[in-house]
Amino acid sequence: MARPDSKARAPTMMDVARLARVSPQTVSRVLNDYAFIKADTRQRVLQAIDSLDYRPNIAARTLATSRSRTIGVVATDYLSFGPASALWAVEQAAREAGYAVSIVSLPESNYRTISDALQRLASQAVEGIVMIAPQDVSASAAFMSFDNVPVVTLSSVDTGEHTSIMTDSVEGSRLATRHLIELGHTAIAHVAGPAGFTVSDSRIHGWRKALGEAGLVAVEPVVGDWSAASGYRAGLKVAANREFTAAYVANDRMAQGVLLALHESGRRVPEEFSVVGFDDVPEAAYFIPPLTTMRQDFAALGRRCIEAVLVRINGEPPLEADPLLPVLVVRASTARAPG
Amino acid sequence: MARPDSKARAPTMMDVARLARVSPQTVSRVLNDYAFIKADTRQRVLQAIDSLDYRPNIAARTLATSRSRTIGVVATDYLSFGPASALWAVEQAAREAGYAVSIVSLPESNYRTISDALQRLASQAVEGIVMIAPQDVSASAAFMSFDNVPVVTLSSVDTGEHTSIMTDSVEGSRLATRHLIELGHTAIAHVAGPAGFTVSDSRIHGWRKALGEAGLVAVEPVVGDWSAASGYRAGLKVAANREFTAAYVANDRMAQGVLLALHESGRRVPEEFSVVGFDDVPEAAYFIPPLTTMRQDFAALGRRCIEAVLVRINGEPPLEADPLLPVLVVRASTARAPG
DNA sequence: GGGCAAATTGTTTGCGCAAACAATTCTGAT
DNA sequence: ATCAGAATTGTTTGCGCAAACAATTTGCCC
Repeated sequence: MARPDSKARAPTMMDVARLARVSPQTVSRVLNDYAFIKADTRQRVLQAIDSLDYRPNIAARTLATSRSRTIGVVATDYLSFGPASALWAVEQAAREAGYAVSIVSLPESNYRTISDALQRLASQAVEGIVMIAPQDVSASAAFMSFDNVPVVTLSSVDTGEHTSIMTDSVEGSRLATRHLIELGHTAIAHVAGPAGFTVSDSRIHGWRKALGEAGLVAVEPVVGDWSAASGYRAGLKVAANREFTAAYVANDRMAQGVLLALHESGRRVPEEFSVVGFDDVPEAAYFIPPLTTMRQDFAALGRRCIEAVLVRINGEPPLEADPLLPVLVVRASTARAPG
Repeated sequence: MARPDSKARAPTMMDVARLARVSPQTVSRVLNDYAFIKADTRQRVLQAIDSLDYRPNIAARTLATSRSRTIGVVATDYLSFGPASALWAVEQAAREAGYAVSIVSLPESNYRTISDALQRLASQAVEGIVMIAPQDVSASAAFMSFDNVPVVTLSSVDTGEHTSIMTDSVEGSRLATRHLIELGHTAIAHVAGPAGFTVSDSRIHGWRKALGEAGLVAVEPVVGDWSAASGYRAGLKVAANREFTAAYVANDRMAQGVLLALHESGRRVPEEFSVVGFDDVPEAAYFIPPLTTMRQDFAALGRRCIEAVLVRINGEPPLEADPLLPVLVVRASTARAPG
């Protein structure tokens, strides 16, 4: 390990300048790709930088320029595949654009915690904020005043006031449900996400829409909390009602629970009962049976978030982004309605 | 939205000081909980801070104190449940300790990318680094010289040179395998993680150890890549060999694929074949059948990482942390050996 | 071969904060 | 009342960098 002088402070631009026999400002210019530097000078500076193992002090740069080159991310959950993928993509895209990412995660999400998180990030002088926060409350919280940091929310309502990047859940749900209808199912249950999430409503809405278009009636959806456990409980209820021959489940994790419930209830999938999920998590293809589901491109969502923030950071007019359309992936969990 | 003066710069300590009729330094003292401030003065300052909506400039503070109050996190993967949970816990623990978290994620992990990531974080003057990086290469990379920033790795080899927080995979595997042995299984396959991951080896080792203790022979493990897809492929191979009546699979995701492969091969679980996984992901209880597995406490690992970094930041001697012992969670995927 | 613009480098200054040092006010014990 | 020491506040300075401005050199035209 090369730790030449553990106690000595890190080299500064001054040290580099001295070694390269130039002014500190010239070092700064080299570092910032200023055009009019003689090749020879640049060489000397780069050499000095290299030999001193110099690295610019970001804090000082931030102070001098009042640009932190950092984007803040607020996440209420990234333990699930979707948010995690989005976060991943956000980080990658940010880095490619030369931005660091500072993250704040919220164990629970209410106006207060979100406000704290935003304050915290504002204090770090982040230039933009991406909020991966599907709950309703987060959407409203994004309006809070805290300087002029642009905020982009992922997977939330489109309020018009700030940019929101999202998947078209309504249309996705319609397509999912229509797939079941086209297979001849007429009694199609819905296992919904919990209240307080905008996507819960969107997915209920799309399901209702497809049923309506086909002249079918929608009963009350069974409500879960996105977890496999809640899906299992919901699945037991759905299985108990012998009229249903299919269920559209608002996400894959709950669908996994539903599959287990159906299995334990002796309803064979897909012979007697069809199931469609939403998300297409990587494991969905290995459920028993492999799950038909709506694929969401979380990575694209994440990238779009960064695009949208960057646009705002650069003072350009907000991006007009159409919601992303999920695509139906047909697997073994759906088949023609029995009888 | 209260954006009083969009173009005006944010208030500084100076502004607060003027409004509160004190010196800037007194404002600083109030902010930093200096003991000897008159209650009245403190009140005036706090009021001024509040009315101006003042927030200290972190960059300036960092420059002045050369303490960034930031911890860097390098992650090669947090799309899986384990790393994501750990990251989550790291972020929570860091925040509670008053530290911000700056994250760099690596799409691919080799000496170069890891080096870049560490450089990047060092440049941000992070005070410590947590590396959530199970690959072998990351362990060695942690030794790279880049100032004196303490590095703690999660779930890697214990090299003695830097602190490493981990689960006891060897013992965990031994317990998992012993569970199968106690159920009377004698031909126990292992679906292993890919080469290049220390845990892959540890888990193979624990499995071999348990077999050895019972006087059983170990054949070559089937190697996967942690994904359900690879588990499925491995499962087909294992199922093809009629001698096996059980498999210990190195993680739950692969176990899910194995279950599907067994199902498709007509081997009933657990009547004809038992499966044990590792991790206890939240969905494991809802596999078909629910999966017996070794529970890992990722959140605890994450918290420990922060503890370990803080200790090092404060110049105390490195923490001596025993590896965390995973616990066996018995579910429906294991039963007495047939016959 | 003088002159003007571009190219190249240097100097001064301030970003917002806290450390170091200095000054003043208060307290209680004599 | 008096003084030591604590309590409380103020002043000066520098952290490392880049912006603004200034100075010098070079290239190229007629």
